[in-house]
Amino acid sequence: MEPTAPTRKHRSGIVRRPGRPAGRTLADGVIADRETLLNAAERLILAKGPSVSLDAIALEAGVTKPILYRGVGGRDRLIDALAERLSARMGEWVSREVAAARSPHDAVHRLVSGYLDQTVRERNLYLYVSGGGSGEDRVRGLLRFAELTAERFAEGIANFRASRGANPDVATVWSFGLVGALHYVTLWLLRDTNADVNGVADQLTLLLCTGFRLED
Amino acid sequence: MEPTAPTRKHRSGIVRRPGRPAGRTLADGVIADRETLLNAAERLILAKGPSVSLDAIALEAGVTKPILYRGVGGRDRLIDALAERLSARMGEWVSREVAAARSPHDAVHRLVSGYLDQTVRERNLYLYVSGGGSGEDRVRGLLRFAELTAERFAEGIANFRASRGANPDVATVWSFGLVGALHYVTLWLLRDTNADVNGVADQLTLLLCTGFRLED
DNA sequence: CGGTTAATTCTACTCGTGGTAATTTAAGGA
DNA sequence: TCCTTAAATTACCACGAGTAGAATTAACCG
Repeated sequence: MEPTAPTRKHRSGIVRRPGRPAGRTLADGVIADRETLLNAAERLILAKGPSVSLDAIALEAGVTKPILYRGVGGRDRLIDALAERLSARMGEWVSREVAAARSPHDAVHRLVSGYLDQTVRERNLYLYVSGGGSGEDRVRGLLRFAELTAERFAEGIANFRASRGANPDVATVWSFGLVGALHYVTLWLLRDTNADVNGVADQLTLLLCTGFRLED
Repeated sequence: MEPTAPTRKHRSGIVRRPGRPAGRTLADGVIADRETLLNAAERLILAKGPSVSLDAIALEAGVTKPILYRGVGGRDRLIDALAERLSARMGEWVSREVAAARSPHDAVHRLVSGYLDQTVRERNLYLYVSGGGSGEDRVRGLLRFAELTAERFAEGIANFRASRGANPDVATVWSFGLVGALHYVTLWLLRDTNADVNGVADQLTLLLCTGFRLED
């Protein structure tokens, strides 16, 4: 008659009994911590590619789907969160590179090649974020990442322009343009992994520093 | 026992009996012509937004799903086709603008503002193409459109560079950068329709023509 | 110490969408 | 007239996002 609890086996292989777990309450917030879930998502996406499902992510995190939903709030929210993390890492990495630059031109070069390197390294995550969005907002991930990254760059651009007595109002548009240029060149690069990243970085740097050389 | 044919009602409201229709053969090729299907897709996407389904598109074309599949070959193929058409229209429009330019700087300005105008006009179609792609290739539409458009721009850039004795090898990277900058600024613009398109075009033109003004 | 309640989880389901197979009918020749 | 072939429709499958509700247990109070 089996009076003991069912002790079912979770799909992930983790043996877990249903029902309320001991000693914790939701207010503690420690269970299935958001960070843990996001880490699992990143791990799986990096490993398996940009087309992993939320089921698979929940599995990777050792958690069931509703828990994942409680933690991150659905696919769109997940994309937002990953975009934020990716952008933050990118910003950190790039600003470290830029800080070590010896000239403005060198700074741009480091920014570009740092961006490209970092992106190639986290290829799948980058593609996941870039290709995401549901319903009407099909470019959600793209825009989210763009906004966050552009915002970081905009400050630097505005400061630099202001320090030279130039109008800093262009900073927003310029930074979106910068991120866009970087992004597209990146996507193009990501098609084949044997591309000459350095050469491409040089060429893009040249464009960014001098433009088409059309003074009016 | 109902010996007569079922005479079912098609979802579109068209009454149609299943089975082979009279008087036509596939070799005639006139039925459900590819162009017609693509036109219907564009019409519906423009009207209803970028998240329309293939079912809805088939419905709009007055055709059943398998016919749509025979005609365009699945969602990815549809995205490819729409990207191609969009890019072609864009190229035509932009090159007409550029041809009327009085100076290189003016040409860039016309290119930018032409691109932005055209994109705002075909907003939903642009979003559909940008946000599409299934399976592993989540950025398919984005890349497809980028490649096609960049290719058009690359020729112009290479010619211009060559005519000034500059190295034209940068044309590919530069054109991807150009398209990326345009694309991101566009997406940012598309969020609110009351943006000052002209002002943004001016700012982006400045970036493209002179860069950050960092001669090395 | 036992019963009641509230909390929290898991399972199982719905719904929409891309894609395909099975079914049904018309055309055309032996 | 019958049979084969072509064509198009309906109906179905697979899969992923998101959610409702059953199931189970800890906590609390008499």
